[in-house]
Amino acid sequence: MKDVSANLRPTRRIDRRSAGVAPVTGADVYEAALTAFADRGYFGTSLKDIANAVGLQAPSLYNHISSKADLLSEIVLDTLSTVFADFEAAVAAHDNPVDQLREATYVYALHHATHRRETMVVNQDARHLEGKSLEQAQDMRRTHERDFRRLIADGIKDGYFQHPSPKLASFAIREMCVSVARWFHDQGDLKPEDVARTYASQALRVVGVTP
Amino acid sequence: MKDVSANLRPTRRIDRRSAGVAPVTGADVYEAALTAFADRGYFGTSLKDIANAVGLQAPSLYNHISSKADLLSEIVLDTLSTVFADFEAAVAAHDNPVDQLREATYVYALHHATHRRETMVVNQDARHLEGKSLEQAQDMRRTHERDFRRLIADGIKDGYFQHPSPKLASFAIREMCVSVARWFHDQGDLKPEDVARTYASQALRVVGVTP
DNA sequence: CCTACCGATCGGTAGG
DNA sequence: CCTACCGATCGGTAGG
Repeated sequence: MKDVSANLRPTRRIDRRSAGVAPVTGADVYEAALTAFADRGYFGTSLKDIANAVGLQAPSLYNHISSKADLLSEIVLDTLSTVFADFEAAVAAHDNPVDQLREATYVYALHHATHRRETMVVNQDARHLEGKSLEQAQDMRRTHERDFRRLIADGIKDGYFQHPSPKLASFAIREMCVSVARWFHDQGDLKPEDVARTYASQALRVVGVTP
Repeated sequence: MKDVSANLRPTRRIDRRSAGVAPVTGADVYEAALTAFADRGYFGTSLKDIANAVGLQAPSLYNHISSKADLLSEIVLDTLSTVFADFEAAVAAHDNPVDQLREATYVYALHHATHRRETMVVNQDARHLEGKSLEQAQDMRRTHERDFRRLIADGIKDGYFQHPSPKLASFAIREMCVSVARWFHDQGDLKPEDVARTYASQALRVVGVTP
């Protein structure tokens, strides 16, 4: 079917230079990329998609970014370093494995509820990074995995936890937190803190600790 | 740097019609697509990638498939229907929530260990389906989610399980199983059955059941 | 911040 | 199963 109205009211493309519109910032672009990457994935998102979301033409994005890949690596590396810092702070704040695991799980689950888009992009698109960004991301992820597993292994060795496999317990606990980003919605009945608290006690149950 | 050898030994493109090579089957294409989609995602995989993996030129794929989207929907719908059938069989095989949840978790975790590529594609690329395939996939997933959660809710109501939220318990248990596909490798020390057994008992711990 | 444009690649078709 | 080819779209550059 032909859209006749297109002839009468042709799409007017606004030129932001001459319109009285506030200029777009780098933060705006970052935000739009976050939403688009989380929704449709890195390869499912074109620069045109991002540009249109902030009201620009695609080439204008290059006033704010240096490349599409760079946008992805910013999101991924920012997020991973925050997550790891949260983990370290949680462990440092306590002196026994039970409280350390409870707190580490709490902040991890919480971050996935409060930063859904960022964590989804990390988990689905970090593998599409290349070169040094990819290495940095892999390093941070591996360190977090290693330290999380060590916390559990030590807790088992010292008799705080009961579990046949620190490896499986660690994967199970971390991944159930990661998945919060997939289903959590702010409009629901649950607040991020509620979810985080419940996940922390689920983590303790997984390693055999009951209150 | 110029690759001089390219001039001396130009890439010979084999024409499978005249070479003494067994013809490619639809199953070969399905296999190659599975590996490629799981590794790099649906939009990160081109038909040329899949064709080259089975030794064909890209247009020749159309002797085996009707479109790229159709290849994805086959993988996703096949996998989801198997997973749901496994769940129903597990529940039907037992008459109490504890055994039902143990068995349902066991088969779910097992499937993610033994069909890593299929389940990864479902979890990362099902959202890229369109039209009727997308609806079918969403329907099957929702039904599985609903029935899994109902199993847990009934178990709580009847006093078999202790947990403040069937919704959170259900998400946690299902998603920790889903993530098995991400880290499990056949060459490791653990067999799929070992992982599934451990995950089944983790699930029971999450809902407050200790042996 | 825009328009105009670049080479590369995409999924897919025609024809043999 | 191939070669030749299609229009569309991709990330990105030039120039103002």
